[in-house]
Amino acid sequence: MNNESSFTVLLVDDDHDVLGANSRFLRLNNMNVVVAESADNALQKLAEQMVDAIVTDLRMPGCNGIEFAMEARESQPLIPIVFFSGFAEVRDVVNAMKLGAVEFLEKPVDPDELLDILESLRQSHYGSITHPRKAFEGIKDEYPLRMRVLAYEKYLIESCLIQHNGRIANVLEALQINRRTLNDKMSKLGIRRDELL
Amino acid sequence: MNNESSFTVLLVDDDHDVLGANSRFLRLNNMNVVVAESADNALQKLAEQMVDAIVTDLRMPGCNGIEFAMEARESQPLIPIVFFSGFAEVRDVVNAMKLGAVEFLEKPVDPDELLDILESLRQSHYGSITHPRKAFEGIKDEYPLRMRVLAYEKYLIESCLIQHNGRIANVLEALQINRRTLNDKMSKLGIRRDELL
DNA sequence: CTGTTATCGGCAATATGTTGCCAATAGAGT
DNA sequence: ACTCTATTGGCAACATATTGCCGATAACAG
Repeated sequence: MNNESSFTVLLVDDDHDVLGANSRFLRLNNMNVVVAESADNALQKLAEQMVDAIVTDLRMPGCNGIEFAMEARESQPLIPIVFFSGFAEVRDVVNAMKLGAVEFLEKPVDPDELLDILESLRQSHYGSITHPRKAFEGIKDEYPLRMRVLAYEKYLIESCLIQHNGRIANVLEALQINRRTLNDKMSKLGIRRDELL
Repeated sequence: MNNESSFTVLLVDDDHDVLGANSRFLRLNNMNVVVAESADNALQKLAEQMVDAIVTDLRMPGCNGIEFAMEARESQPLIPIVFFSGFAEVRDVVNAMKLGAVEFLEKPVDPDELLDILESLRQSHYGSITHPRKAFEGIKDEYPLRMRVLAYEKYLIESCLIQHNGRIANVLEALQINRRTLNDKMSKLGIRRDELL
């Protein structure tokens, strides 16, 4: 799709070995990785360079992951954050999700699962999540309800298609919609898969 | 703090005793409470009358709380939902929060905490009335297409109603929609003219 | 009380949307 | 060439939405 090489992840974990293993794995899979072994260190790295996503342990000596995430969001309010933790309390998970976490993984983290999540973030990075509703904002206030709703639906479907690289099967799952219905909507709304990619 | 008397909660729990105790407590504190002991029963109650919030157990015999919540959101995409559960897996909590849950409480539920949450919902009428735009923006990317489109439609209608001071005739003209259709949509989406003004 | 205006809901005809089944096509890998 | 996977469209059954017509209700002015 677009610039493949420019996706950088900040990986924060106080366990040196795990941090090393995970960062190696992600680098092998074509991700730029910046590592930090503490929240303070991570904030410093954030100040130094731009990253596209943060993956952080919830519990670290000193400052916890939630506090760190809130500080990080001060300067980059929309940055996607993935938490992981070993013995997560319900309260921790709830707070992390309320903060807008993309995912909350349990330790030990499955590298493949993490990679999947990051890949989908890379796709959506300039797709739909970070910059909302541009496409259908051209629709004016005076337009009929039906037209405006359809414009929004079209926008949603197109975003989802872009986000999933045009793979219909993924879009079906994401939008929780019948295959036949999606095809019909696409032709009715004039969405063409090939032109989006 | 305007219309005090019009806040109704649907409380769903398969434990008859707990359900009774909690509903009594909430009623003593000036809440309207509708109870249900199963997901099916709850959906039936939802169809019968309007509620402003749902409080449901995550694990119930038959249908689980997430599935129930998704069904409930079909007709009321923005209704605030509070989950509670005894032995919640991290995955359950994450899924519930992704669905846009307001809170996730652990069993046994602290009645005072629940009351606090509901009171703050009553104040903000989050999701349905006072701040339609905000509510619409709270709809997350992971939601089914249908729900997101409905939420947008609801937002458009509510905005238009507010803009025209609740005068249906003007809304009909603005949205270029049949009167009968607007009325149907309003009741289906839980839009109440009188509460918007 | 009476007439006017604005709103809402029941009902039934009609239009549109949704789904499962079947078959066709195109591309990638063997 | 064959197989496997992903995608798409035709068709018909079924579900839901839309509309016009009717009457009911409520607020209000004369």
